[in-house]
Amino acid sequence: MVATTPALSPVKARIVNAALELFAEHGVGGTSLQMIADHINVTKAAVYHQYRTKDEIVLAAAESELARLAAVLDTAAAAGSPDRVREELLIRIVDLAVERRRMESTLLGDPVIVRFFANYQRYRQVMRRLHRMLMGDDAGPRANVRAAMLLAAIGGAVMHPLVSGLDEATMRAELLRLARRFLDLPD
Amino acid sequence: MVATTPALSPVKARIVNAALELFAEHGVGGTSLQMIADHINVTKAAVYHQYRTKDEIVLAAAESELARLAAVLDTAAAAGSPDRVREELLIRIVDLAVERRRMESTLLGDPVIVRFFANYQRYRQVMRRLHRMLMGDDAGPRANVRAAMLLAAIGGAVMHPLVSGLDEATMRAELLRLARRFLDLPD
DNA sequence: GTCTATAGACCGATAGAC
DNA sequence: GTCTATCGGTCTATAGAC
Repeated sequence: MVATTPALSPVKARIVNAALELFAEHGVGGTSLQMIADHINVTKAAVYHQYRTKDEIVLAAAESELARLAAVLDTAAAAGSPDRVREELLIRIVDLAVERRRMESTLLGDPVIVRFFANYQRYRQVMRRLHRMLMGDDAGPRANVRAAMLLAAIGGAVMHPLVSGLDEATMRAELLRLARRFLDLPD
Repeated sequence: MVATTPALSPVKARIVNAALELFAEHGVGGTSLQMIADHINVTKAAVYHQYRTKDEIVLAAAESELARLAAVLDTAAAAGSPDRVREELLIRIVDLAVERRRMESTLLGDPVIVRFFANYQRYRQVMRRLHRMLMGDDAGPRANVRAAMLLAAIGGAVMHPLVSGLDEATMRAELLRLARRFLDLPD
């Protein structure tokens, strides 16, 4: 178990969840505090009482999604052998991507957040752990490219126009099947 | 050859290129007309003389990147047999992704643009053609997921923090190698 | 914890001179 | 084709009452 983000108060959680929904629809830069306030039927001032700047809300929203990923790692890590851990991890990452669709992808695709996370301790910590669970001791730049491709493939495919009409079950099954193949695992 | 976008005047091209650079850095919603104007040392009014709204600039920028992809398809299509076409296509898509990095990915990751492109004729046309060249006659939802994953993997991996320090040559080679494996092609 | 009201900057967009 | 000047509106953020 690694250090965890403290749970949000109910009021803050409402703000962060509203922010995530709006980010997914309008992008981070296209979402204003007024929109967030309207979405939960309070005034801007009430939002500012919880978070002092918009940046703090963006950070809290990004951390909230990061915490979901960290929780997935924790659960998978308890699966036993490295092989079973990796299998469990793939299943749960696919589930997370399908469930959260645009929220994960939009946040982690936003250039401002990408740049911020690149030097953000907690993010790097989670990514290192994820990388180790996926790739074992296969380190080095080539393993990094492979891990980046796999994560981008799962996260990005779910919001690709090519699959916009697809039912969730097929999506899940196919993502999982191809992810396994990508890692040279048996079907 | 399919219908092409008419070439931009030099002035419009300057605006669109500035917009693309700024979108990659600040996101679409985080980029203002003032920023675009400043970036090419003119006033907002001069920009408005070329494009009547910000949306028109966003569209022109997205179409510009789409045109690059279409040009890649045209070049690859001339390679001969379906196998050689696919090989050429992979090489050039990887090159495009590495060269354009955040421009492609940010634009195609923006939720507003994703939603717009999903019903945009030219985009669907290019994607259909790309899909056919990649997957041959392998149609259906499962092939769609595979194509979406491959495109997302290539486009998304290049801007992933995991590979932020990596040199371009290794990046290109490894992306290409893994893309081939993903399609069951020989190394 | 939520409100009303407001400050000051910046937004997209337009008018009209050169 | 670019400029200055300006419009009305929205933005982030704050002050102060309840």
